[in-house]
Amino acid sequence: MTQQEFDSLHYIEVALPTPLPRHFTYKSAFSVPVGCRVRVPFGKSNRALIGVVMADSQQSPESDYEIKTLIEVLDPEPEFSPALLIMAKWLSNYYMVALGEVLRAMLPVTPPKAKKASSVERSASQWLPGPTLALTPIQERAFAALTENWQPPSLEFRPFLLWGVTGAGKTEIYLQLIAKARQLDPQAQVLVLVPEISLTPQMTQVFSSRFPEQVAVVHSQLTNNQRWEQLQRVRHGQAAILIGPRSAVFANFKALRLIIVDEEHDSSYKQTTGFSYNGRDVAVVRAQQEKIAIVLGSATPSAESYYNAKTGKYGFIKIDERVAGRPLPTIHLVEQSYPKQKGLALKSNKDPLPASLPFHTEMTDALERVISKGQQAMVILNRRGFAYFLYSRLEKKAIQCPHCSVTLTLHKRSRHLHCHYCEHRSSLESVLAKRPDDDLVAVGFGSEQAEAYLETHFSKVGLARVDSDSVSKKDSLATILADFRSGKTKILVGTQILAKGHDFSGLTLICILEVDQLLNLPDFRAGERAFQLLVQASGRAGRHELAGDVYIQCQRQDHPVIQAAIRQDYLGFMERELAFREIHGYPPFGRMIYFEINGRRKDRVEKAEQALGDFIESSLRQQPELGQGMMILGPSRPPIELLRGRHRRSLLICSANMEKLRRLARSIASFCQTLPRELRYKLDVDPQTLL
DNA sequence: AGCACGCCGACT
DNA sequence: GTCGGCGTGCTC
Repeated sequence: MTQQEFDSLHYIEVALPTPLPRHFTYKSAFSVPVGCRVRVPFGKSNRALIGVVMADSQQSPESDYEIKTLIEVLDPEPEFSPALLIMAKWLSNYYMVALGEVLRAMLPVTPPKAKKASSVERSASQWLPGPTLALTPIQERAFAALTENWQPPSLEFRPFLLWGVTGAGKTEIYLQLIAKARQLDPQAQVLVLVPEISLTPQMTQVFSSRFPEQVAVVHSQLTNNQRWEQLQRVRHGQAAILIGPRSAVFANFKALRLIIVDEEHDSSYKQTTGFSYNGRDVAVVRAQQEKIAIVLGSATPSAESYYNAKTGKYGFIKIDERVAGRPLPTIHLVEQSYPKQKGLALKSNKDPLPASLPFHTEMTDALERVISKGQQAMVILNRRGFAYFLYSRLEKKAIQCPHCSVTLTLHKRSRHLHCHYCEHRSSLESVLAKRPDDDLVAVGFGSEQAEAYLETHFSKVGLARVDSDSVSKKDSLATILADFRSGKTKILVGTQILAKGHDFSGLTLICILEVDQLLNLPDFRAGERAFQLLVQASGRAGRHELAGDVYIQCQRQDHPVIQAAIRQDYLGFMERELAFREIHGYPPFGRMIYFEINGRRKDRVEKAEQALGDFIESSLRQQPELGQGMMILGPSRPPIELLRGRHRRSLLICSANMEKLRRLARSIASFCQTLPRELRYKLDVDPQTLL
């Protein structure tokens, strides 16, 4: 080996997609820039993994292990900018996950093998830019306040919460913010985060018709290559605007200047598997680190964002009237009327399972009225399937999933029982055959039953169901929505999917059923969720020339959430909600970190639960100050104790002192790492749901 | 996390 | 006698 070759040997520190909180060192004959992705051999079988270069040193590390040589460098120049790497490190620390896992979430796609000619070049039609709409005076004031401190080239970092009632024209404000940012700095790029479900062609077309050929879009249905192509356009500054769901917050921009988070309250911003980040929160951190402008918009902002606005951490812009003076829909409360016979007898597999009558006559009258006028309606209820469960009169209990502690949902059309947590299925025939002497009753009311009922009463009008069962096929949601838009169908019946963001000019009636169950969920955010659903669903009606009506069918009509929702009183609701949260120390007053231990064998899980409880108790005895102002719930059984065949125990720690909270969390995490490998543990910083 | 290795049960 | 379940250990 010559002196020169020796000098040129480089030791490359690589972050790899494993949960191990350390880097791995590889040899390379060349230097590799920090932020480039590399392919390296890993483990006994030397399987090839893609990692990210974190450092390059010519000094040989002190090692008692073999240093392997990297296979190839994938990027000619770094795919991760220094700013993105700083953010990745911040996220790794904040969410307490290994850096490699963060990086994997940030760039999950590999570059296309061969560079093929792009056919999209987006034949793109020669659209003329769509017209800029005149802002109403109240929109104008909002726009002026949002842009007051915009001084190019950097738009001052100060997050704004834009609270605008449904139909207030937030999108037009977003469009003009983008135009203004581009006017101040022609190179400026803008990130628009939207809930995955809102990423429809209609939605993105609003942006691409105003900014022709400047919009890149990423969504879950793209192929790897398509996604890569879109992100490359952003990276090289060829696209000015990127529209995407939560993962788009990690995109590499050339000159990002503004972030817009639409429907910032939406729960889909929270990733729930693996590295559970919140895309909205990451967006705020990114804006802060890159010193750029950020606007969070919603008709029903989350308690966290409202609190930040109220306390002055965020600027607060209110738009409390619809454009063109259009009224908010009129909301009517009607009794929840169940059929006298509770449940439907299921005597044999020939039983036709007739749909029961869960609709109040005021509601069906309203439906008939709207249909007779040629207008359209949505019927929303938050439960899939036909009936919530089958009750066995013989055993005096509901039929449960064999792998989860939940009841199986009856899907009548496909004639099976389905677990909505683990996807277990058993055919109705086999269940009935196994219980020849049983007397089974279908209880509870889901979207499929609502559809069946509506079919018998409105058979002559076009009707379609929208839930994850009916839209699982690719593009079917788009087709259903297009048919509704064109007026081919008159009634859509479905789950929460319908409540979000849609804008149909002929839609004048919204019916919301089964509201009580929303209020009863064992989660401190149940009230907030229910309020958001009711207001967002109501907001779909009467957005254009025709006025809208909303019927809410429930039993607890005097519940404060229902009362606030019928008045569309967001501020009143949120003040009450914050008072409740403050008493209990819940977010946004305290912060939460959630732990879960799970395993196949119940006795081992219970033993670990005991050990964890003992560990926490002794930690607090040794450091009493750690327990002050700390709420510790558990370890205990979560509402769904058995999930996918694994027994679970959960622990929630909550405190207003972030530093203390994180200190305790780190110590709990290191305890959990000592548990035997058959037990897995999960850690969730800022959990969104506690089920 | 993934993967190999190694240990016990029910099969051709 | 082995196939295969999952429990354990290791990864530059």
